[in-house]
Amino acid sequence: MKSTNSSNLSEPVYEHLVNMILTLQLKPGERVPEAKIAKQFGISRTPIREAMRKLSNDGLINIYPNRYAEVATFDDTYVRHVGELRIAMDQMAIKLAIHHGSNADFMKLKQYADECSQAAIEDNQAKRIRADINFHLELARISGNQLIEKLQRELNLQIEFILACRFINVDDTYMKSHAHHEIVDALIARDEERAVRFASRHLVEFYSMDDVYPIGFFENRQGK
Amino acid sequence: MKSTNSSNLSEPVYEHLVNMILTLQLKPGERVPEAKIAKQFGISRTPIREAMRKLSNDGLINIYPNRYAEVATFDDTYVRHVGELRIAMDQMAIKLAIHHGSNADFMKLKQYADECSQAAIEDNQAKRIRADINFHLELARISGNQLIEKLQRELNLQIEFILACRFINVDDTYMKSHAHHEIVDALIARDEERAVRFASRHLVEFYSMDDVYPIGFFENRQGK
DNA sequence: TTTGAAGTAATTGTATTCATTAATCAAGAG
DNA sequence: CTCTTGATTAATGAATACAATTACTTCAAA
Repeated sequence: MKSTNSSNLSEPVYEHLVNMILTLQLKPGERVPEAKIAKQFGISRTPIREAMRKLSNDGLINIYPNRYAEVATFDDTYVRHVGELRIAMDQMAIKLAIHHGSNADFMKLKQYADECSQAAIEDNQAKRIRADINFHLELARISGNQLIEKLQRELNLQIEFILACRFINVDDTYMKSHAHHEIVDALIARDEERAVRFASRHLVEFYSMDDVYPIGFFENRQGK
Repeated sequence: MKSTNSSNLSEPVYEHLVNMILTLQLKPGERVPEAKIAKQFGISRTPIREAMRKLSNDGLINIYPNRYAEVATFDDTYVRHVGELRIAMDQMAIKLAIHHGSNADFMKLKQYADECSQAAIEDNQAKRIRADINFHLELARISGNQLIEKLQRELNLQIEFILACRFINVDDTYMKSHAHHEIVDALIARDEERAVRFASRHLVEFYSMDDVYPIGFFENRQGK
């Protein structure tokens, strides 16, 4: 599926439904009948179906064949799985970025880190989340790996969804956002071990996995 | 999309097309018109379309909206990306598997390793590839992370596709298959560093990335 | 010979209609 | 009172018909 300027109807429907879900206008567990959406858009069910398959693939809705589709629900375990996958992505992205990323690339990354810090100071949750997401997406882009970038994009949807559903406490926001700067600094210094360490801790904290895995579990230390 | 026993038509079509592509009955670059497939199955285009969207998402075909769909093509860079992603998956799977995998789990893994070795001795390429794929899929399963398992499944499709297109030399097959045993041994010993090291080397070799990245690049060594 | 434009064919995108499945509810038998 | 059975309803799944876009061909003009 290449093309960005295709004038097919399923794309705007997809975008709209994503937006509805991420803003909780469609709540987890809520059913999403094709006919209803079709009516809302004034189009047929055909493009709706296509959009919904994509949503299902993104993990934002569950489709029960011959029965119904509903906005996805998730539990703590699933959130942890998302976190684990993101750590895996970011760790690899960091390795690749250090190998063939330019300092200019890292400067762009730094911009998102700054934006994130500023949002934390302003106590602007939405802005902070957006910057955080852009930071990790940019990191994926710098990795030069299309698949990682695509995957990170999909993961970001899940993360936005989770954050929308769970009102995370923003107490330690500043520290979290500061972690981004430490990652960037390590990247510029081409210090893989340090970058991976900061990124991993940042994410472990973000996903509250502290109580599941021992400290340093994902940090690739030598001594066990 | 839950359910395995749904009697929808797109699923068998999807399976069939996957098979056609992996056996090169449909070659890279070859066009896949909806009407033609529909005629072959004696059904309408509707389920065909659905199957093809899924194929597109799996990276097995490219859909050019309003124009045509063709079996995907790929270059060395893309193959490397697949390899990098697989390394990322396997590394995380190993960490998680060591954390909450049972010895019984690792025994099952060993079975696939055995099967792989035997296939190498028998010089049975197809069997070896199947065992290799099952090995990595089982590892993903043991990780306990649904997302990683799903991703590994999708990655396996790409890998089968790549292997079908590129006739890899089976010279060092025995060594490669032996790597699986070393991974299993390390897992049983709960030696993460060693398991990751063997897995990474195995994959770097498998994807011929030796000439792109320095030795040990993905191995999480302490001293840079 | 090449180029461009018009008309035609081929293919995809969407709407509509029909078929099938499954959930709900009511009624009747045990 | 419970369980089964059948009708009703609401939803999805698939087929067909139609629309729109793109590719192809042909022919004429430079």
